[in-house]
Amino acid sequence: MDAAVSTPGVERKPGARATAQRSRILRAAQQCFVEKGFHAAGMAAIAQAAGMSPGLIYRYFKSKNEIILAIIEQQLGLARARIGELHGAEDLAAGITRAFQATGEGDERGISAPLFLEMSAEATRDPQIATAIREFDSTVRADIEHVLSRSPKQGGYGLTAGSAAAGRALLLICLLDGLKVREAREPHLDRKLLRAALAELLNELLTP
Amino acid sequence: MDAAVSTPGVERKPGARATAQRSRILRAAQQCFVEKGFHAAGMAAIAQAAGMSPGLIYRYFKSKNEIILAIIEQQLGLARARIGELHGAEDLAAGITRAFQATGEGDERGISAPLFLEMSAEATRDPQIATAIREFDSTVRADIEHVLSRSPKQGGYGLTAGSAAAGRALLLICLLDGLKVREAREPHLDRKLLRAALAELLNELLTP
DNA sequence: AAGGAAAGAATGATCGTTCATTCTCATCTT
DNA sequence: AAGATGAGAATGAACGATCATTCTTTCCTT
Repeated sequence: MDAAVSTPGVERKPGARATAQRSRILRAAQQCFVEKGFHAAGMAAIAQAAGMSPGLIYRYFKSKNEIILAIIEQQLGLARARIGELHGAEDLAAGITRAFQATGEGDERGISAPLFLEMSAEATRDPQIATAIREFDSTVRADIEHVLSRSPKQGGYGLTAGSAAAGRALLLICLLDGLKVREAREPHLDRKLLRAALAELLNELLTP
Repeated sequence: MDAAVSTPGVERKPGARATAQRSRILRAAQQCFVEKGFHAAGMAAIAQAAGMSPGLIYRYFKSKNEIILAIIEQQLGLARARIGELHGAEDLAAGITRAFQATGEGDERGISAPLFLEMSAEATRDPQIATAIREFDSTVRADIEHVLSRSPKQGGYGLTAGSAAAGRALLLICLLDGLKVREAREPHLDRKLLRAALAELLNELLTP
């Protein structure tokens, strides 16, 4: 009965392998989801991309849906990190345009545009995904609102008048969403042109 | 060999029934696609929603993919019409805010937000869809660019300086895309707030 | 009676998932 | 040191369900 006596010292980190396998599966799944979409990508394809058998995946994930959820959480985490960077030192406008430029130069640190679309679409159907995304959206929005309404001395933009900060935050988010959509729909778009126009608009959006 | 002798006079409208059936199928398919997505929606479900057998659908469409293509073309047509309205009489800013408000009030004349996302995601995978959407995007953008660069006397906005018109057009499109994304992700969003902020921004985006 | 319209069963493929089995290898026994 | 033990890792075939599509049959109209 008490066969599991903790096997002392042998295994350094508990479940180190499991963690590695999970991330291996997630990497493969992300690749497949980007290439085929959540529903069109099969477990067989994911297994092959991960270099393992289909059955083994179910040792580390309860279901395909759980994998989808994990991928979405991962993407949201990426986005959160990106926004956290903006928060950091400089002003928002410069940070955003720089992040935009980085995305154009093949920077993979941001959210994947196809997955962004897939996630958003799925949120209109799957309640669990909807909750995750909605929670993300509301915290991000509150975050931006906070920065915009804070006084300039504290690194904010002093948009205290009425609901200016709330409105501007909303517009800013729409704009960023739109950039992601364009990234998917017009990958060969003139990014230099867009960057210039974006910088100009951001200055107007953040200061007056 | 020459069996098709045009069947003179017998059939009043050529394929009147066929046309009706096709649109019946498309209506059902759209409903299913919105509820389940392109891939998760099955032909059986579409047939049931259309009130017919699965087999009969194949009398009017070669394949499911052809239905998806037709739905996408239909949605793009809807969007084109919407933009055509803007073109009409008044100024762009007022037209856009009014269209935005209409969407919030359950106006179904515009593009469906879930389908918009689904289409855009699928465009990154299916070359045929990519072509259709890309062609739509480029003509719409040229259209808006044209309006923005035209002189005010001709109903334009006189943004002739350098690439101002092109950049502004791009931003405008991103903004509209972003609004659609929000529509899907935050259906209970404070539209009044957004509308006010939008109107303000549009005035700055279109005039200076 | 003729022929298009419709139904719905059949088809083969593929889906997500499960399961019996084998493999691997660290630990324990002798 | 060498063999036995056993638990976890991994496999890949098998399952029932469902997928898009086709086919045969029936129905209905003229």
